Amino acid sequence: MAKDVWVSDVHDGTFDGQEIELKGWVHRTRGSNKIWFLVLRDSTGIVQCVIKRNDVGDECFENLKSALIEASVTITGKVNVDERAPGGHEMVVTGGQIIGAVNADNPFPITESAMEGAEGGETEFLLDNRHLYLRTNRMTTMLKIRSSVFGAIHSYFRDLDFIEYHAPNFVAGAVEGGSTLFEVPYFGRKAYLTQSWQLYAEAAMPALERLYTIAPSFRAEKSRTRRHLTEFWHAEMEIAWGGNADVMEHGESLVRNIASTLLDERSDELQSLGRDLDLVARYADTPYPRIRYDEAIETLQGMGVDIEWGQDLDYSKEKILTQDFDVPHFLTHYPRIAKPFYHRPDPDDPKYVLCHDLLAPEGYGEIIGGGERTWSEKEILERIDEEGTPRDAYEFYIDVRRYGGVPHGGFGLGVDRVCSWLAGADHIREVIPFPRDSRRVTP
RNA sequence: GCCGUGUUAGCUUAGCUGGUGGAGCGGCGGACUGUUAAUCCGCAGGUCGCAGGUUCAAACCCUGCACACGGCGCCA
Repeated sequence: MAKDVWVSDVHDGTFDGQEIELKGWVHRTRGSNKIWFLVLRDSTGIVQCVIKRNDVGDECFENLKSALIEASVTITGKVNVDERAPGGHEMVVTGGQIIGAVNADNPFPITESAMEGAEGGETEFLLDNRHLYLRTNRMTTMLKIRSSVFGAIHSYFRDLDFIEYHAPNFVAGAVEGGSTLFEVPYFGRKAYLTQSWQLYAEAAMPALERLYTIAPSFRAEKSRTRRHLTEFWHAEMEIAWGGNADVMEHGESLVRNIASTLLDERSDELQSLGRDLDLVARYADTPYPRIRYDEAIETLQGMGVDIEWGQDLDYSKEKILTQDFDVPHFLTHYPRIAKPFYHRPDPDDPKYVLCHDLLAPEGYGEIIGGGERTWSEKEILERIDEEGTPRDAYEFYIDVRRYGGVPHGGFGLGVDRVCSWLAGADHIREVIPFPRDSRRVTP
Protein backbone atom coordinates (compact mmCIF):
# COMPACT_ATOMS: atom_id res chain seq x y z
CA MET A 1 0.00 0.00 0.00
CA ALA A 2 2.76 2.41 0.86
CA LYS A 3 4.03 4.40 -2.06
CA ASP A 4 7.45 3.59 -3.48
CA VAL A 5 7.44 5.18 -6.93
CA TRP A 6 7.71 8.95 -7.22
CA VAL A 7 7.30 11.44 -10.01
CA SER A 8 10.96 12.39 -9.69
CA ASP A 9 11.88 8.75 -10.55
CA VAL A 10 10.06 9.14 -13.85
CA HIS A 11 12.10 12.20 -14.80
CA ASP A 12 15.32 10.53 -13.59
CA GLY A 13 14.86 7.87 -16.27
CA THR A 14 14.73 5.11 -13.65
CA PHE A 15 11.65 3.52 -15.23
CA ASP A 16 12.01 4.36 -18.93
CA GLY A 17 9.97 1.91 -20.99
CA GLN A 18 8.50 0.21 -17.91
CA GLU A 19 4.93 0.02 -16.72
CA ILE A 20 4.49 1.59 -13.29
CA GLU A 21 1.82 2.95 -10.98
CA LEU A 22 1.94 6.55 -9.79
CA LYS A 23 -0.06 8.01 -6.92
CA GLY A 24 -0.74 11.72 -6.63
CA TRP A 25 -3.05 14.63 -7.26
CA VAL A 26 -4.35 16.26 -10.42
CA HIS A 27 -2.36 19.42 -11.06
CA ARG A 28 -3.91 20.55 -14.38
CA THR A 29 -5.87 18.98 -17.25
CA ARG A 30 -6.40 19.74 -20.91
CA GLY A 31 -7.23 17.87 -24.12
CA SER A 32 -9.99 16.67 -26.41
CA ASN A 33 -12.46 13.85 -26.17
CA LYS A 34 -10.01 11.47 -27.86
CA ILE A 35 -6.81 12.38 -26.04
CA TRP A 36 -6.63 13.82 -22.53
CA PHE A 37 -3.60 15.24 -20.74
CA LEU A 38 -3.66 14.90 -16.98
CA VAL A 39 -0.74 16.56 -15.25
CA LEU A 40 -0.08 14.57 -12.09
CA ARG A 41 1.54 16.15 -9.04
CA ASP A 42 3.21 14.52 -6.08
CA SER A 43 5.61 15.86 -3.46
CA THR A 44 8.53 15.48 -5.87
CA GLY A 45 7.16 17.24 -8.93
CA ILE A 46 4.74 17.02 -11.84
CA VAL A 47 4.49 14.68 -14.82
CA GLN A 48 2.23 14.67 -17.85
CA CYS A 49 0.01 11.61 -18.23
CA VAL A 50 -1.36 10.99 -21.73
CA ILE A 51 -4.73 9.24 -21.78
CA LYS A 52 -5.99 8.04 -25.17
CA ARG A 53 -9.56 6.86 -25.51
CA ASN A 54 -8.49 4.08 -27.88
CA ASP A 55 -5.95 2.77 -25.35
CA VAL A 56 -7.96 2.78 -22.14
CA GLY A 57 -11.57 2.40 -23.33
CA ASP A 58 -14.57 4.71 -22.93
CA GLU A 59 -15.27 4.03 -19.27
CA CYS A 60 -11.74 4.68 -18.00
CA PHE A 61 -11.31 7.67 -20.31
CA GLU A 62 -14.48 9.39 -19.11
CA ASN A 63 -13.67 8.56 -15.51
CA LEU A 64 -10.17 10.05 -15.58
CA LYS A 65 -11.41 13.01 -17.61
CA SER A 66 -13.82 13.77 -14.75
CA ALA A 67 -10.99 14.11 -12.22
CA LEU A 68 -10.88 17.81 -11.31
CA ILE A 69 -7.88 19.78 -10.12
CA GLU A 70 -6.52 18.36 -6.80
CA ALA A 71 -8.51 15.12 -7.01
CA SER A 72 -6.28 12.27 -5.84
CA VAL A 73 -5.68 9.50 -8.36
CA THR A 74 -3.64 6.43 -9.10
CA ILE A 75 -2.38 6.14 -12.66
CA THR A 76 -0.80 3.12 -14.30
CA GLY A 77 1.10 3.52 -17.52
CA LYS A 78 4.28 3.12 -19.43
CA VAL A 79 7.06 5.66 -18.94
CA ASN A 80 7.83 7.23 -22.28
CA VAL A 81 10.62 9.60 -23.31
CA ASP A 82 9.06 12.33 -25.44
CA GLU A 83 10.37 15.80 -26.02
CA ARG A 84 6.83 17.14 -26.29
CA ALA A 85 6.35 16.33 -22.59
CA PRO A 86 7.32 18.96 -20.00
CA GLY A 87 10.43 17.57 -18.36
CA GLY A 88 11.07 15.14 -21.22
CA HIS A 89 9.26 12.14 -19.71
CA GLU A 90 5.57 11.26 -19.64
CA MET A 91 3.23 8.43 -18.73
CA VAL A 92 1.29 6.71 -21.52
CA VAL A 93 -1.69 5.70 -19.45
CA THR A 94 -3.06 2.15 -19.43
CA GLY A 95 -5.42 2.57 -16.50
CA GLY A 96 -6.20 4.52 -13.39
CA GLN A 97 -8.77 5.50 -10.84
CA ILE A 98 -9.94 8.40 -8.74
CA ILE A 99 -9.21 7.85 -5.04
CA GLY A 100 -10.55 11.09 -3.61
CA ALA A 101 -12.77 13.04 -5.99
CA VAL A 102 -13.24 16.80 -6.10
CA ASN A 103 -16.88 17.78 -6.59
CA ALA A 104 -17.67 20.19 -9.44
CA ASP A 105 -20.03 22.09 -7.14
CA ASN A 106 -17.07 22.98 -5.00
CA PRO A 107 -13.90 23.03 -7.11
CA PHE A 108 -10.43 23.62 -5.71
CA PRO A 109 -10.38 27.32 -4.85
CA ILE A 110 -6.71 28.08 -5.45
CA THR A 111 -6.75 29.01 -9.12
CA GLU A 112 -4.19 30.64 -11.36
CA SER A 113 -6.06 33.91 -10.95
CA ALA A 114 -5.97 33.59 -7.16
CA MET A 115 -2.20 33.33 -7.30
CA GLU A 116 -1.77 36.32 -9.61
CA GLY A 117 -2.49 38.48 -6.61
CA ALA A 118 0.18 36.78 -4.54
CA GLU A 119 3.10 38.63 -6.10
CA GLY A 120 4.67 41.08 -3.73
CA GLY A 121 2.53 39.87 -0.86
CA GLU A 122 -0.27 37.50 -0.13
CA THR A 123 -3.94 38.12 -0.48
CA GLU A 124 -6.47 37.67 2.26
CA PHE A 125 -8.00 34.87 0.23
CA LEU A 126 -4.76 32.90 0.05
CA LEU A 127 -4.11 33.42 3.75
CA ASP A 128 -7.64 32.26 4.59
CA ASN A 129 -7.09 29.18 2.43
CA ARG A 130 -3.57 28.52 3.61
CA HIS A 131 -4.29 24.84 4.20
CA LEU A 132 -4.92 24.49 0.44
CA TYR A 133 -2.34 27.03 -0.69
CA LEU A 134 0.32 24.74 0.84
CA ARG A 135 -0.12 22.45 -2.19
CA THR A 136 1.00 25.05 -4.70
CA ASN A 137 4.40 24.99 -6.28
CA ARG A 138 5.65 28.19 -4.66
CA MET A 139 4.69 27.15 -1.14
CA THR A 140 5.99 23.60 -1.55
CA THR A 141 9.29 24.99 -2.75
CA MET A 142 9.52 27.32 0.25
CA LEU A 143 8.80 24.45 2.64
CA LYS A 144 11.54 22.30 1.10
CA ILE A 145 14.02 25.15 1.49
CA ARG A 146 12.86 25.61 5.06
CA SER A 147 13.44 21.93 5.80
CA SER A 148 17.01 22.19 4.53
CA VAL A 149 17.65 25.28 6.65
CA PHE A 150 16.49 23.44 9.77
CA GLY A 151 18.58 20.42 8.81
CA ALA A 152 21.66 22.58 8.28
CA ILE A 153 21.31 24.12 11.74
CA HIS A 154 21.04 20.73 13.43
CA SER A 155 24.01 19.40 11.45
CA TYR A 156 26.17 22.42 12.21
CA PHE A 157 25.77 22.11 15.96
CA ARG A 158 25.75 18.31 16.19
CA ASP A 159 28.91 18.04 14.11
CA LEU A 160 30.56 20.20 16.77
CA ASP A 161 29.22 17.99 19.61
CA PHE A 162 26.70 20.51 20.86
CA ILE A 163 23.87 19.03 22.93
CA GLU A 164 20.29 19.77 21.88
CA TYR A 165 18.59 21.09 24.99
CA HIS A 166 14.98 22.06 25.62
CA ALA A 167 13.53 24.88 27.69
CA PRO A 168 9.90 25.24 28.78
CA ASN A 169 7.47 27.23 26.65
CA PHE A 170 5.38 28.30 29.67
CA VAL A 171 7.43 30.74 31.70
CA ALA A 172 6.92 33.10 34.61
CA GLY A 173 8.94 36.12 33.44
CA ALA A 174 10.47 37.97 30.54
CA VAL A 175 13.90 37.90 28.94
CA GLU A 176 13.63 41.48 27.88
CA GLY A 177 11.12 44.30 28.25
CA GLY A 178 7.92 42.84 29.68
CA SER A 179 5.47 44.42 27.27
CA THR A 180 5.78 41.83 24.54
CA LEU A 181 4.79 38.72 26.48
CA PHE A 182 1.72 36.66 25.69
CA GLU A 183 -0.17 36.07 28.91
CA VAL A 184 -1.92 32.73 29.32
CA PRO A 185 -4.18 31.57 32.16
CA TYR A 186 -2.45 28.90 34.18
CA PHE A 187 -4.73 27.21 36.74
CA GLY A 188 -5.73 30.46 38.36
CA ARG A 189 -2.35 32.06 37.95
CA LYS A 190 -0.70 33.88 35.08
CA ALA A 191 1.96 32.35 32.91
CA TYR A 192 3.57 33.62 29.72
CA LEU A 193 4.72 32.10 26.47
CA THR A 194 8.48 32.12 26.18
CA GLN A 195 10.31 34.77 24.19
CA SER A 196 13.63 32.99 24.31
CA TRP A 197 15.38 29.85 25.44
CA GLN A 198 18.33 31.84 26.74
CA LEU A 199 17.79 32.11 30.48
CA TYR A 200 17.11 28.40 30.80
CA ALA A 201 20.09 27.62 28.58
CA GLU A 202 22.35 29.63 30.84
CA ALA A 203 21.15 27.49 33.73
CA ALA A 204 22.25 24.35 31.84
CA MET A 205 25.48 25.89 30.56
CA PRO A 206 27.57 24.64 33.52
CA ALA A 207 26.16 21.16 32.91
CA LEU A 208 26.39 20.80 29.14
CA GLU A 209 28.86 23.56 28.16
CA ARG A 210 27.87 23.55 24.48
CA LEU A 211 24.15 23.57 23.83
CA TYR A 212 21.64 24.60 21.18
CA THR A 213 17.97 24.42 20.30
CA ILE A 214 15.51 25.19 17.56
CA ALA A 215 12.21 26.10 19.16
CA PRO A 216 9.32 28.50 18.76
CA SER A 217 9.46 31.86 20.50
CA PHE A 218 6.46 34.12 21.04
CA ARG A 219 6.31 37.91 21.01
CA ALA A 220 3.12 39.89 21.45
CA GLU A 221 4.29 42.70 19.18
CA LYS A 222 1.73 44.33 16.95
CA SER A 223 4.37 44.57 14.29
CA ARG A 224 3.07 44.90 10.76
CA THR A 225 6.14 44.28 8.67
CA ARG A 226 7.43 41.66 6.29
CA ARG A 227 9.98 40.58 8.90
CA HIS A 228 7.78 39.85 11.92
CA LEU A 229 5.68 36.98 13.22
CA THR A 230 4.20 36.59 16.69
CA GLU A 231 5.27 32.95 16.68
CA PHE A 232 8.64 32.37 15.09
CA TRP A 233 11.31 29.67 15.10
CA HIS A 234 14.34 30.59 17.09
CA ALA A 235 17.68 28.78 16.77
CA GLU A 236 19.69 29.55 19.89
CA MET A 237 23.07 28.44 21.19
CA GLU A 238 25.03 28.92 24.39
CA ILE A 239 28.68 28.10 25.12
CA ALA A 240 30.65 28.03 28.32
CA TRP A 241 34.19 29.47 28.41
CA GLY A 242 33.54 31.67 25.41
CA GLY A 243 33.35 35.39 24.75
CA ASN A 244 31.70 37.70 22.26
CA ALA A 245 34.18 36.94 19.47
CA ASP A 246 33.75 33.17 19.89
CA VAL A 247 29.99 33.43 19.73
CA MET A 248 30.22 35.63 16.64
CA GLU A 249 32.46 33.05 14.96
CA HIS A 250 29.76 30.45 15.46
CA GLY A 251 27.07 32.79 14.16
CA GLU A 252 29.01 33.51 11.01
CA SER A 253 29.91 29.85 10.43
CA LEU A 254 26.33 28.75 10.98
CA VAL A 255 24.82 31.23 8.55
CA ARG A 256 27.44 30.50 5.91
CA ASN A 257 26.83 26.79 6.47
CA ILE A 258 23.10 27.25 5.93
CA ALA A 259 23.76 29.09 2.66
CA SER A 260 26.10 26.40 1.37
CA THR A 261 23.69 23.64 2.40
CA LEU A 262 20.96 25.32 0.35
CA LEU A 263 23.27 25.47 -2.65
CA ASP A 264 23.96 21.75 -2.28
CA GLU A 265 20.42 20.59 -1.58
CA ARG A 266 18.06 23.17 -3.02
CA SER A 267 19.65 24.96 -5.96
CA ASP A 268 16.79 23.88 -8.25
CA GLU A 269 14.24 25.22 -5.80
CA LEU A 270 16.12 28.50 -5.36
CA GLN A 271 16.32 28.95 -9.12
CA SER A 272 12.65 28.19 -9.57
CA LEU A 273 11.98 31.09 -7.21
CA GLY A 274 14.18 33.30 -9.36
CA ARG A 275 16.94 33.49 -6.76
CA ASP A 276 20.40 34.36 -8.06
CA LEU A 277 22.64 31.46 -6.99
CA ASP A 278 25.75 33.64 -7.21
CA LEU A 279 24.28 35.81 -4.51
CA VAL A 280 23.68 32.82 -2.23
CA ALA A 281 27.19 31.56 -3.02
CA ARG A 282 28.58 34.90 -1.91
CA TYR A 283 26.74 34.56 1.39
CA ALA A 284 28.30 31.11 1.78
CA ASP A 285 31.88 32.03 0.84
CA THR A 286 32.60 35.63 1.82
CA PRO A 287 33.59 36.60 5.39
CA TYR A 288 31.15 38.82 7.26
CA PRO A 289 32.74 42.11 8.35
CA ARG A 290 32.49 43.41 11.93
CA ILE A 291 31.64 47.03 12.59
CA ARG A 292 31.56 48.69 15.98
CA TYR A 293 28.48 50.63 16.93
CA ASP A 294 30.52 53.87 17.04
CA GLU A 295 31.67 53.40 13.45
CA ALA A 296 28.10 52.74 12.36
CA ILE A 297 26.93 55.95 14.02
CA GLU A 298 29.72 57.93 12.36
CA THR A 299 28.88 56.39 9.00
CA LEU A 300 25.21 57.26 9.41
CA GLN A 301 25.98 60.78 10.58
CA GLY A 302 28.29 61.14 7.59
CA MET A 303 25.36 60.21 5.38
CA GLY A 304 23.34 62.97 6.95
CA VAL A 305 21.13 60.73 9.09
CA ASP A 306 19.79 62.37 12.25
CA ILE A 307 21.07 60.06 14.99
CA GLU A 308 22.75 60.58 18.35
CA TRP A 309 25.25 58.35 20.10
CA GLY A 310 23.40 56.13 22.58
CA GLN A 311 20.31 55.56 20.48
CA ASP A 312 19.53 52.01 19.48
CA LEU A 313 19.60 51.41 15.76
CA ASP A 314 16.04 50.92 14.56
CA TYR A 315 15.14 49.37 11.25
CA SER A 316 15.02 52.68 9.38
CA LYS A 317 18.67 53.26 10.32
CA GLU A 318 19.67 49.66 9.72
CA LYS A 319 18.19 49.88 6.26
CA ILE A 320 20.30 52.89 5.35
CA LEU A 321 23.38 51.31 6.86
CA THR A 322 22.95 47.97 5.08
CA GLN A 323 21.95 49.32 1.67
CA ASP A 324 25.53 49.11 0.41
CA PHE A 325 26.30 45.75 2.05
CA ASP A 326 26.73 42.77 -0.22
CA VAL A 327 27.07 40.25 2.64
CA PRO A 328 25.78 40.22 6.22
CA HIS A 329 27.65 42.50 8.64
CA PHE A 330 28.06 42.21 12.39
CA LEU A 331 27.39 45.29 14.46
CA THR A 332 29.18 45.09 17.82
CA HIS A 333 29.76 47.00 21.06
CA TYR A 334 26.46 48.81 21.54
CA PRO A 335 26.23 51.40 24.32
CA ARG A 336 25.44 49.84 27.66
CA ILE A 337 22.41 52.10 28.08
CA ALA A 338 20.80 50.72 24.93
CA LYS A 339 20.92 47.05 25.94
CA PRO A 340 19.41 44.84 28.69
CA PHE A 341 21.23 43.75 31.84
CA TYR A 342 22.35 40.34 30.68
CA HIS A 343 24.83 41.86 28.18
CA ARG A 344 28.27 42.05 29.77
CA PRO A 345 29.92 45.50 29.94
CA ASP A 346 33.21 45.63 28.05
CA PRO A 347 36.03 45.50 30.65
CA ASP A 348 38.10 47.74 28.34
CA ASP A 349 35.41 50.41 28.28
CA PRO A 350 32.29 49.78 30.38
CA LYS A 351 30.34 52.36 28.35
CA TYR A 352 29.83 49.54 25.88
CA VAL A 353 28.57 45.97 26.12
CA LEU A 354 30.02 42.87 24.50
CA CYS A 355 27.23 42.11 22.07
CA HIS A 356 26.54 41.74 18.40
CA ASP A 357 23.73 41.83 15.87
CA LEU A 358 24.06 40.26 12.45
CA LEU A 359 22.36 42.35 9.78
CA ALA A 360 21.37 40.64 6.54
CA PRO A 361 21.67 42.53 3.27
CA GLU A 362 18.85 43.24 0.78
CA GLY A 363 16.72 44.85 3.49
CA TYR A 364 15.99 41.62 5.38
CA GLY A 365 17.14 43.13 8.66
CA GLU A 366 18.55 41.62 11.79
CA ILE A 367 18.92 37.84 11.73
CA ILE A 368 21.07 37.26 14.84
CA GLY A 369 21.28 38.93 18.21
CA GLY A 370 23.83 37.69 20.70
CA GLY A 371 26.85 38.33 22.84
CA GLU A 372 28.72 37.61 26.01
CA ARG A 373 26.64 37.35 29.19
CA THR A 374 27.18 39.25 32.39
CA TRP A 375 28.64 36.30 34.21
CA SER A 376 29.90 37.32 37.67
CA GLU A 377 27.52 37.66 40.60
CA LYS A 378 28.79 41.16 41.40
CA GLU A 379 28.30 42.46 37.87
CA ILE A 380 24.87 40.92 37.36
CA LEU A 381 23.56 42.47 40.58
CA GLU A 382 24.92 45.86 39.50
CA ARG A 383 23.35 45.58 36.08
CA ILE A 384 19.96 44.45 37.45
CA ASP A 385 19.95 47.29 39.96
CA GLU A 386 20.96 49.92 37.42
CA GLU A 387 17.99 48.86 35.28
CA GLY A 388 15.70 49.14 38.29
CA THR A 389 14.49 45.57 37.81
CA PRO A 390 13.50 43.70 41.01
CA ARG A 391 16.15 41.09 41.81
CA ASP A 392 13.77 38.42 43.03
CA ALA A 393 12.40 37.83 39.53
CA TYR A 394 15.85 36.64 38.51
CA GLU A 395 16.90 34.59 41.51
CA PHE A 396 17.62 31.46 39.53
CA TYR A 397 19.53 33.48 36.97
CA ILE A 398 21.65 35.00 39.72
CA ASP A 399 22.24 31.54 41.21
CA VAL A 400 23.96 30.48 37.99
CA ARG A 401 26.57 33.15 38.81
CA ARG A 402 26.61 32.40 42.52
CA TYR A 403 27.77 28.82 42.03
CA GLY A 404 30.82 28.71 39.83
CA GLY A 405 30.06 31.36 37.24
CA VAL A 406 32.19 31.26 34.09
CA PRO A 407 32.49 33.43 31.01
CA HIS A 408 29.84 32.36 28.55
CA GLY A 409 27.66 33.64 25.76
CA GLY A 410 25.33 32.76 22.95
CA PHE A 411 23.06 34.02 20.23
CA GLY A 412 19.57 33.68 18.87
CA LEU A 413 18.94 33.37 15.15
CA GLY A 414 15.56 34.04 13.55
CA VAL A 415 15.19 30.93 11.42
CA ASP A 416 12.20 32.21 9.46
CA ARG A 417 14.06 35.42 8.69
CA VAL A 418 17.00 33.45 7.39
CA CYS A 419 14.69 31.34 5.22
CA SER A 420 13.00 34.46 3.93
CA TRP A 421 16.30 36.16 3.13
CA LEU A 422 18.04 33.22 1.46
CA ALA A 423 14.93 32.30 -0.55
CA GLY A 424 14.45 35.93 -1.56
CA ALA A 425 10.87 35.85 -0.26
CA ASP A 426 8.69 38.93 -0.42
CA HIS A 427 7.34 38.37 3.08
CA ILE A 428 8.33 36.23 6.07
CA ARG A 429 4.86 34.65 5.88
CA GLU A 430 5.91 32.95 2.67
CA VAL A 431 8.35 30.62 4.42
CA ILE A 432 6.20 29.29 7.26
CA PRO A 433 3.16 27.06 6.66
CA PHE A 434 0.69 28.72 9.02
CA PRO A 435 1.93 32.23 9.83
CA ARG A 436 0.84 33.94 13.02
CA ASP A 437 0.77 37.69 13.32
CA SER A 438 -1.10 40.22 15.41
CA ARG A 439 -4.18 39.98 13.19
CA ARG A 440 -4.25 36.32 12.23
CA VAL A 441 -4.40 33.05 14.16
CA THR A 442 -6.38 31.08 11.57
CA PRO A 443 -6.38 28.71 9.82
C1' G B 1 -0.17 52.31 19.04
C1' C B 2 0.40 55.60 14.52
C1' C B 3 -0.01 56.54 9.12
C1' G B 4 -1.72 55.02 4.25
C1' U B 5 -4.61 52.04 0.79
C1' G B 6 -8.46 48.91 -0.15
C1' U B 7 -13.39 45.76 0.15
C1' U B 8 -17.67 44.54 -6.99
C1' A B 9 -19.37 36.55 -9.21
C1' G B 10 -15.71 30.87 -6.03
C1' C B 11 -10.90 33.73 -7.66
C1' U B 12 -8.37 38.15 -10.29
C1' U B 13 -10.53 42.54 -11.63
C1' A B 14 -13.04 46.85 -15.21
C1' G B 15 -16.80 50.11 -14.09
C1' C B 16 -15.46 58.02 -16.47
C1' U B 17 -18.83 63.95 -14.56
C1' G B 18 -24.51 59.46 -10.10
C1' G B 19 -29.00 56.97 -14.82
C1' U B 20 -31.13 48.81 -14.43
C1' G B 21 -23.01 45.97 -13.32
C1' G B 22 -18.70 43.86 -17.84
C1' A B 23 -14.42 40.61 -18.66
C1' G B 24 -10.64 36.74 -17.73
C1' C B 25 -9.79 32.28 -14.73
C1' G B 26 -12.35 28.25 -12.37
C1' G B 27 -17.19 25.11 -13.03
C1' C B 28 -21.01 22.95 -16.42
C1' G B 29 -22.54 21.57 -21.79
C1' G B 30 -20.55 21.09 -26.79
C1' A B 31 -16.30 20.83 -30.79
C1' C B 32 -11.32 19.10 -31.63
C1' U B 33 -6.32 12.59 -31.73
C1' G B 34 -0.14 15.83 -28.94
C1' U B 35 -1.76 19.57 -25.51
C1' U B 36 2.11 22.85 -22.76
C1' A B 37 -1.63 28.35 -17.92
C1' A B 38 -4.40 24.29 -24.82
C1' U B 39 -7.93 26.59 -28.15
C1' C B 40 -13.01 27.66 -30.05
C1' C B 41 -18.69 28.07 -29.17
C1' G B 42 -22.46 28.31 -25.42
C1' C B 43 -24.56 28.31 -20.10
C1' A B 44 -24.91 29.19 -14.96
C1' G B 45 -23.05 32.33 -11.23
C1' G B 46 -23.70 39.39 -8.05
C1' U B 47 -27.86 42.09 -1.22
C1' C B 48 -21.29 45.99 -5.43
C1' G B 49 -18.15 44.79 3.05
C1' C B 50 -22.15 46.50 6.88
C1' A B 51 -25.47 50.52 8.77
C1' G B 52 -27.34 55.24 8.07
C1' G B 53 -27.73 59.83 5.03
C1' U B 54 -28.08 63.13 0.40
C1' U B 55 -30.86 62.52 -4.35
C1' C B 56 -36.33 61.59 -8.75
C1' A B 57 -32.21 58.00 -9.00
C1' A B 58 -26.13 55.58 -5.43
C1' A B 59 -21.13 50.31 -6.72
C1' C B 60 -20.06 55.67 -7.51
C1' C B 61 -21.30 61.45 -3.15
C1' C B 62 -21.37 62.12 2.66
C1' U B 63 -21.03 59.99 7.90
C1' G B 64 -20.06 55.94 11.07
C1' C B 65 -18.51 50.93 11.73
C1' A B 66 -16.12 46.23 10.46
C1' C B 67 -12.43 43.61 8.11
C1' A B 68 -8.04 43.19 5.24
C1' C B 69 -3.39 44.60 3.16
C1' G B 70 1.02 47.80 3.16
C1' G B 71 4.49 50.95 5.97
C1' C B 72 6.52 52.83 10.81
C1' G B 73 7.72 51.98 16.01
C1' C B 74 9.54 47.23 18.67
C1' C B 75 12.55 43.09 17.61
C1' A B 76 14.89 37.36 15.57
